[in-house]
Amino acid sequence: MGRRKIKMEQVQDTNTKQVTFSKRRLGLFKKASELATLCNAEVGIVVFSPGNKPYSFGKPSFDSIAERYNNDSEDSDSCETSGASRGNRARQEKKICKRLNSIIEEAEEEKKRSEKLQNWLESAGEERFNKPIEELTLEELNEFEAKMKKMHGGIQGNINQMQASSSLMFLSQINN
Amino acid sequence: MGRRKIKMEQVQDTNTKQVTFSKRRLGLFKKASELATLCNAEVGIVVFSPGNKPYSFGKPSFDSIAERYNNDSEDSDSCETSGASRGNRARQEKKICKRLNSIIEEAEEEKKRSEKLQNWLESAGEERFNKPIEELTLEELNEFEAKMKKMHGGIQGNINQMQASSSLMFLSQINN
DNA sequence: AACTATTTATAAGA
DNA sequence: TTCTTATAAATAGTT
Repeated sequence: MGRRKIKMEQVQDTNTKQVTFSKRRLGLFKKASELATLCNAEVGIVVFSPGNKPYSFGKPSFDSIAERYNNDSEDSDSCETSGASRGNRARQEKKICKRLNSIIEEAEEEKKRSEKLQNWLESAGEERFNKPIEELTLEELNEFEAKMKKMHGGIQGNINQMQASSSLMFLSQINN
Repeated sequence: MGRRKIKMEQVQDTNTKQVTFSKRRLGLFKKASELATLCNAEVGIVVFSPGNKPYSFGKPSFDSIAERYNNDSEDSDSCETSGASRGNRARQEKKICKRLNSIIEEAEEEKKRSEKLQNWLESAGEERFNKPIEELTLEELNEFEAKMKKMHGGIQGNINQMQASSSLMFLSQINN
């Protein structure tokens, strides 16, 4: 739908991709809005850009509901109070959802750590001809090894938590 | 976009509204798919028809692993479900659950990759006095850098998928 | 951010 | 429901 037809594959040029993303995301949300209005339907959309930024759309308001959800002070990983079977289920799901969110946050931390490692590696690579290489390499390798282990532990932890959440979700599913 | 321009308000005729919903829902999903493909983005959509039937769309990237979980005859990853409002919810949750499992598998792969890296690092460390160190280090650093980038991409992808799943779960939760 | 030449989506009709 | 088609809308490349 433009000056030329484009192939349906990832846009290569980074800048063009960014522009395309902006335009099409807006277009998508507009379409969603129209669908909701015309047909009295409810629509929720989440989009993650290549840069990993989240964008959401919702009718009725995704944000307002999400806000309420995030402002809910309580949690968390231990117990659960009783209630009617209907409301209880929702509460349980809410808990699992919160839990997932926290896992995601941890994963973000992991990502940052890995990014730092990456930066460190790259700068080390650039500087490796300007330093006494034997000494530096030894030192760096040790530092690197430590970072590596820490990161590895983080990944492992995330996997455990995801499995636990998944199991919980599954349990809450079959028990209703 | 048709024979005539229509007002942006709820379509009154029930039958027309149903037709419009079908057409536009498909159009919306197509747009979402294109956005995901062109921009390497992750997109999740949940739509509830006026008859309160849920339809979902999701475009993540783990085709191969998802297949393993599709022993059940139903849909894969780019899907839509429809049916009675009661049983459908469970089906949707099952889908999300499946998706989480797939993500966990990917994370396991990631872990293994990271373990290999770790092993490689350790053995490189042990052998680093038995080889012409300048050459080896240079070579290894490059190899390492490549592996690092690959792993980093994997972690990033897992985070994207977790966020998308969580958001979808959240959406399906608040809409019930 | 705007502008258009084109492509794409779709409202109405069959 | 599915297809056809005239027309509205989205958007790729350009400025």
